[in-house]
Amino acid sequence: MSLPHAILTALLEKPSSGIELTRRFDKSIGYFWSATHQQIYRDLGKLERDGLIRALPTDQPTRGQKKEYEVLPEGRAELARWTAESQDPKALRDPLAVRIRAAAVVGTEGLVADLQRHFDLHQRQLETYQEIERRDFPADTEALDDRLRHLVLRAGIDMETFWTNWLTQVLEELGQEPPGEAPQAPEASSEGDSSA
Amino acid sequence: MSLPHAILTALLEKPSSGIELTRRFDKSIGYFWSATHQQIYRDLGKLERDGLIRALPTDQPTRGQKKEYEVLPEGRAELARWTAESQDPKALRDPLAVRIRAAAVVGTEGLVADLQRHFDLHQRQLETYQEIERRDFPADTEALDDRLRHLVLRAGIDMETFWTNWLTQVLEELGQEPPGEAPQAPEASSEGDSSA
DNA sequence: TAATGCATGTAACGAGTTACATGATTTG
DNA sequence: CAAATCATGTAACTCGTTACATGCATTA
Repeated sequence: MSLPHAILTALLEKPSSGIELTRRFDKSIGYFWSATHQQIYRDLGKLERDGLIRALPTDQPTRGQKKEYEVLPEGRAELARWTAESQDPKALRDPLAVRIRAAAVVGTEGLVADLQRHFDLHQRQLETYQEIERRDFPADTEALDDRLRHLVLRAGIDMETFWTNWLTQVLEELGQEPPGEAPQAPEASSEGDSSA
Repeated sequence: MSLPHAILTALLEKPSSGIELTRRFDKSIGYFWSATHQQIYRDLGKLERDGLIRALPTDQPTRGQKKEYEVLPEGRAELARWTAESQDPKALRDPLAVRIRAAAVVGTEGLVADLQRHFDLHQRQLETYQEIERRDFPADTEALDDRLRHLVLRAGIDMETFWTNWLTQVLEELGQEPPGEAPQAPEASSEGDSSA
């Protein structure tokens, strides 16, 4: 249910073609709702058929030719309706948690390397978000819409912070250090549990 | 990819029928990977066809009759293989973030009530997890498998803590208090778009 | 025995992913 | 012009969700 509305939001911020939307998803909204170009084209077609957006008039043939879309009043109304609608929070759904639980049963063989990889990826994503925060949200007095966008970014920052902290704990539990500093700790079971 | 392996994990911990698995998912693994009974039956069938599990021998007819499954050696091997396999972290995917961004464009009309509802639900879930932690993980010296399970639960606790904190910030930004107190804030309908 | 509930299962649909196809534009 | 690339689009598949169906057991 979210992708069409994410597209409407992006198109309201700036009318775009499918490929432009795809790129903008890759670098802003997509941090919280990723989408491939196939999904985007599919939903653009559906939004157009439903009369929520329209292609800006051009005489060009369609295939292979850029097609810009803009949001119609019906689209804005639908987005406002959806935004105000009551929705249940989505249940937590985490493959890594499943894996750790599986490892509790079949052993942790081969798990550590991938956990360290995850740690690195989350740390890099955290730095990316912090970079964006520095660049786009410098001052503290902003318009409400920018403050809301900032809060969404903060959610991403807090989420990645959570992951790096949690993975650090898991790796410590498995006798490993998260960064690249510690080489091979030869099977040191960490008994002293530090607070998180 | 995760559900069959979550089922294998649960079956290794204790051989069960479909309905028992469904109930156990509702109260332990399901906190991190929920599943309906239809999904579980579908995947039990597939796991059985693939020779990873088998139904414990019974002379009973099948339909409407409890059918217990146990994991075969091939199933345990597959679970170990999957656990050690390199997997990319799943991208963040959050309808609420999409909604807040949409609200930054079309206005926050009608949003606050549902945010408060989310706050309550997350707070309640947090209490549930903390209850489980108190009940199932009291001491601090445990076997490795229990420490891993504890860490998975900690992930849930930290996640819900994040949500309650973040929603508190969003509600404050909208001039509301999360618990029950709620003074009034000026209306804000912003149309402005800046470079995204 | 009729009604209820329990346990297993089917069917149809929606959303996301991967692979591939086609028409236009650029460039060597 | 040929090759590469860009932009749009199709097709097939997997996974999760919703609604419903069938057979057994219990009990009022």
